Amino acid sequence: MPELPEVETIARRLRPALVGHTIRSVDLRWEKTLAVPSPGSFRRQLPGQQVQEISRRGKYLTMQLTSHSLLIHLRMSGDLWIKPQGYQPQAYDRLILGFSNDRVLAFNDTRKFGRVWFTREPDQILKKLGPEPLDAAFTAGWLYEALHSRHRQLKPLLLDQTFLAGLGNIYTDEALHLSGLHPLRRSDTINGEETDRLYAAVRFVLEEGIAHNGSSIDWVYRGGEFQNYFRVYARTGEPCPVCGNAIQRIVVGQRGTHLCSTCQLLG
DNA sequence: AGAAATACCCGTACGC
DNA sequence: TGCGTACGGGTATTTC
Repeated sequence: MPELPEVETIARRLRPALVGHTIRSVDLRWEKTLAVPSPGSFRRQLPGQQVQEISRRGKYLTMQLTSHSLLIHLRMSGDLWIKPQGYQPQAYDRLILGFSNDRVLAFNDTRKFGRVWFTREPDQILKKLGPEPLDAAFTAGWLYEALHSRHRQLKPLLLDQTFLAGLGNIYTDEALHLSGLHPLRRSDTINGEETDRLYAAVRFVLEEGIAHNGSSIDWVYRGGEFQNYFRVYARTGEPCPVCGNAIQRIVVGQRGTHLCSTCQLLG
């Protein structure tokens, strides 16, 4: 499940390969829901567009082209790869772009959840997102006010992309454990010291994820090593790295949630 | 009105 | 072996 660190890693992988080069061919292999506004717009308007810049906003990969932007959301099972000319499409490849430098960009997505937007107005799609957790605008003071302006369970709130952009299930569980906060705690009960811990933990786990090139979870995303450093995620029954008690798995907001019930007290 | 629950999309893994 | 179901991110919709 590509979250902020995985998308950041992909952006860094794509940038040196594609910036300054021009799209030559479009092979759209899944038409039903992938291309917004339409498969036809991709086929007609993508060829000839030069890549000016590749970046990221939340979990969206953003590619600034000559006249438009391409926004790519990998959702759960998407991945992006740079391949050489002559690349033979693989199973679950949904979109393959050929470039003027003979590089190929392959968008592979087993579950077909991913979306790609071709638009002149990327901000219309991105404006709903909350702040970037690694930007200077995200401060402990802002977080305290934001937590107290709502009455939400911590975990669903942190997963809400309009609250804060980029956290998914893995990094949310890791950040809550690192800060010693229970996922069911109400946001407006978090005091100043707890806010400071949460703030530091969110930034720390994201930086840590990026430093390890993201997490590789079974078939979903490949290339990172952060899965070897999980403290609680996907470690149900294993000892908590802090206190040694068994990691528990509960369901919060319909999401599997991993925690240490002695380090993360609800009371 | 705001919070929470539900449905949906889809393929894979797993338990019975 | 084969079937049913949980899983997961995010949006849209419904319920509380």
